[in-house]
Amino acid sequence: MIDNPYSSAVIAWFGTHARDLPWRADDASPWSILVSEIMLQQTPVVRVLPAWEAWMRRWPTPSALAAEPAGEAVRMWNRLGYPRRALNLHACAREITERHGGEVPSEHAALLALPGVGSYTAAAVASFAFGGRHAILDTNVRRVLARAHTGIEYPPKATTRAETRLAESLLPEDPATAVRWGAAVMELGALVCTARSPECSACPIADRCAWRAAGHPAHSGPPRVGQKYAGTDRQVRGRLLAVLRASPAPVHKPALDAVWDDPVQRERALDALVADGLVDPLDDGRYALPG
DNA sequence: AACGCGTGGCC
DNA sequence: TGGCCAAGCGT
Repeated sequence: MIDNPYSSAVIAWFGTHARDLPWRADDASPWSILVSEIMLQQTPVVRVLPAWEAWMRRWPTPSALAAEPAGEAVRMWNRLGYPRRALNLHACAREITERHGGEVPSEHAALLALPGVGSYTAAAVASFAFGGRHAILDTNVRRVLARAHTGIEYPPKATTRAETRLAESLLPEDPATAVRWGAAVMELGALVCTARSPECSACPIADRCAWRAAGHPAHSGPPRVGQKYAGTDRQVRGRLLAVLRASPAPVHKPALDAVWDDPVQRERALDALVADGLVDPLDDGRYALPG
């Protein structure tokens, strides 16, 4: 049976080059896979590894996390970044406990309904935890397909219908093969077909790569604008939350005021954290992680 | 449909 | 050095 022009080579490469990641173990639970996927959103594997280990040791099941206040999740999140993900994971745990009998749902639609679970994460959990046949389209896969199939260096900024259709058209028929393909092509993007320095000499589909065949033409689309960080509200939010994480007790306002000079920006950032549910303003004027 | 949202490592 | 990038999501 012919699946897609790349699948057998990529899957074979995966067999010998896949990283030994703990959430890929045979006995990894659906919950542990969901936790890994949320942590991996915009965060490199090397930083997720220790955080995932600690998290799973403390909260091996959704109900274990659901039994604790959300602030404990935010504190445990430490400096992984995008701390609303900790809130999302806690809300996931509560929903799974209350509405799914304590078991992570296996259906794509049910997963998609969980907070912080979007199209990619739902497909990844349905596929990797439950063996479902779903197209995996993350930043790694998008880059591999842009190069190998479309012949361009980088995919568009936002996922297009054409990319989704392409990924679905490449999905092997057999579910187990589809799962393997998804993990394998993602790994290829992470290890070989990287954004800055692709190692075409180590690529199992170099001889079928449209971008390489065209002589590696440079990116010709609109300039890819990066995000600033220094001086932004995000930096202020990060500092404010760091103070709260470090303190076992609620903190007084002056402790928060000390982290940023500009009072307008400081207040705006604090208000936003409260609005996001990441900070709890107490009646006595102090501030705490959410209860 | 752009934009906001953390953090750290790399060349 | 500083911009770029890292298994996205929600609005």
